Amino acid sequence: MSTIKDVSQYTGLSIATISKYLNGGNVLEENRARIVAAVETLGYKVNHAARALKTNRTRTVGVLLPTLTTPFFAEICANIEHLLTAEGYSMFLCSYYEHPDEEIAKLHFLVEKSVDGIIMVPQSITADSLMGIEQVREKRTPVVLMDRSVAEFDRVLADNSSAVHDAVEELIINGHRRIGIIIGPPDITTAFERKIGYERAHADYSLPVDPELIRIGDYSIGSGYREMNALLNMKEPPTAVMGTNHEMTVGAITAAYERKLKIPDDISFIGYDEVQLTKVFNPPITIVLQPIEEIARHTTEILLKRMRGDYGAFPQVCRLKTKLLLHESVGRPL
Amino acid sequence: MSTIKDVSQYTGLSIATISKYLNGGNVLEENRARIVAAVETLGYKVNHAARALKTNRTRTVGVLLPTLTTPFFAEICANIEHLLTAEGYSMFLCSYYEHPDEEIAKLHFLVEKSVDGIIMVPQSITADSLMGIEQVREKRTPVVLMDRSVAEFDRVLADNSSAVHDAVEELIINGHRRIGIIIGPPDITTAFERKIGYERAHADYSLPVDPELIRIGDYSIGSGYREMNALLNMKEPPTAVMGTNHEMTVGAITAAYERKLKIPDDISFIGYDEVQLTKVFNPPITIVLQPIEEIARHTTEILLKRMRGDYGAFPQVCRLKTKLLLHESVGRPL
DNA sequence: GTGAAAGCGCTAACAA
DNA sequence: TTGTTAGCGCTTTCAC
Repeated sequence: MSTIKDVSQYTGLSIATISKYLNGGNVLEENRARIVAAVETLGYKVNHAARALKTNRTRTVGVLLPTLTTPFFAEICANIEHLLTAEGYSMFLCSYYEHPDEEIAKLHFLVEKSVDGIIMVPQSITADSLMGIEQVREKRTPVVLMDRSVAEFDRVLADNSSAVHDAVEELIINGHRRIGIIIGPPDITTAFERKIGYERAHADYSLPVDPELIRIGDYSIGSGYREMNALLNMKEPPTAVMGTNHEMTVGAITAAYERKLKIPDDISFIGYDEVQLTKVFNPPITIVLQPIEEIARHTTEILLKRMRGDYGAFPQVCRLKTKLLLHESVGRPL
Repeated sequence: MSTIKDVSQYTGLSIATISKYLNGGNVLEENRARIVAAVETLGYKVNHAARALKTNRTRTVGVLLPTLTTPFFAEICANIEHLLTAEGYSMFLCSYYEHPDEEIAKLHFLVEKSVDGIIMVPQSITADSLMGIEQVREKRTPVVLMDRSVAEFDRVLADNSSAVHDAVEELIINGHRRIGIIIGPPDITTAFERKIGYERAHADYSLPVDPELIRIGDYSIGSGYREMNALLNMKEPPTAVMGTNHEMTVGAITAAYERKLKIPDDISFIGYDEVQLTKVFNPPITIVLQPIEEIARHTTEILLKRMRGDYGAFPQVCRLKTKLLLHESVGRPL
């Protein structure tokens, strides 16, 4: 591997000049040409470790997710990778598998690896834990949160409450009065907000909320399956059900299929996330679609801004609208 | 941030001793205790850039995939991340979005970022292109291929031919004689091998192969949908169809649903990848299940071995068995 | 616009 | 076992 020194010798210029050129400084046109030629023939590549040692910046971003295998996160991640690469950043990807201990451990791991910034989807972590990390507290490693909320941090979120509100409203308009919903753990902010949306829709139409119809899952397929069965086993089961993420939607529909229930003839259903779902199921189902590309873009942009040292409008909270994609899974109650 | 020098001053020991201890060398028990205490109170963390500059090793691995959003790759990736983190490596994740240009560009990107090793799922890249990279040619950056094959490189592959052979055999045993198959682009080795499996099953039972029944998709949902429709539009359509990856399976089934075809009453179907599929579809479908966890494990182990400098048994080819998960999507032809 | 020189934090001889 | 020292490749003052 050739170094800046080799380029210096080859061109007869000092390493300072080479470095200057490499970092976008002004050099005589004649020298520029010589440097370019030297870099080409020597196959010179900058040594990022040396640069990082000197500048304290690694041009690396850490992305920390609960799981990689959730399509919602995987798609966001793909978008972020694309945006970051375009800016010359590489992406350390970590997953904490929904374990609170791993969540904090991986966060420390990323900070210790000297990433320039972190994008994370928090789960159990508190503002205190985050602030407990020196690099974070002193804003030397900016952290932008995604999808879920922790106070006092930059964050990009979907409008979860309205998303569910509008979906439930759609069911109400179609005549449903007993609407089941499978939400995530209430300590996860998305789940909490979605529950609010459910209640708000009921309030709008002066309908009572039966707490039995609000089932708590854990965002896994299995929990969607289990809670759907619990709903269907009620003495007075709901005429419509809503799943509030991709996995629980899949689980819930599987449960309905197993009982040979026809959607929407026997029961209406609204799902969440991933366009694929709308068509793959038989029949296609109505779903809440989150603005994945926008979430990724805003998050990345805020992080890039913070990494530039621009701490204007801190903490920045960005709320993005969802869409209700109407298909054939909502009918009128029996 | 405190440095090794601070620890040195705090303990009264030389930085060489601190460094030695930090790298697992022997130190007097008394000194060890002092170092530990100093590290604790000063909150010392090694500077990875400095270490990398000195050692030429970054303890970073690059993982390069065609897409992040394919569940098959996402799950493999999650497994790899877990294994790598356990070894203290962090994972740069890149996707080339199935573009040949991006594939080679991202590969260079990773090499240039000085990763210690690379795991990649190749698509269009040739052995020559790979060997064109100095770091790779001189085995300074080991590359282990996954899922797809390029000669003369370490690689971990599924037994694609047997996987499809056994699935098609299952259909033949059930009385099917006109079996459609939607394969990927034949220049991708998995697709080529799966096609061989299809032909081999036919040969085993002395059945003719109708080339019209072998449809070529591109591993996308849309192509599965399109090719399934092409099959169903034939004057003499197949009585059974097989999809050869997750996406095309989803597309094909969507097409069948749209025509109100009942599986397996109207047509039999065997899918590929992802257990979820077996249950989510109505009815659950028989699928080929690839050994995701094993693929990740073997790949990671080979890479770790190479990064240790152990080039024994090169190039290593690891073939892993798939499973045929029987469900309710295969019946007898009409 | 260019160059000399210092030093980022660490590892690895080598000497003691 | 411990310490001294050189130097990894780069950026960045500060003279010129």
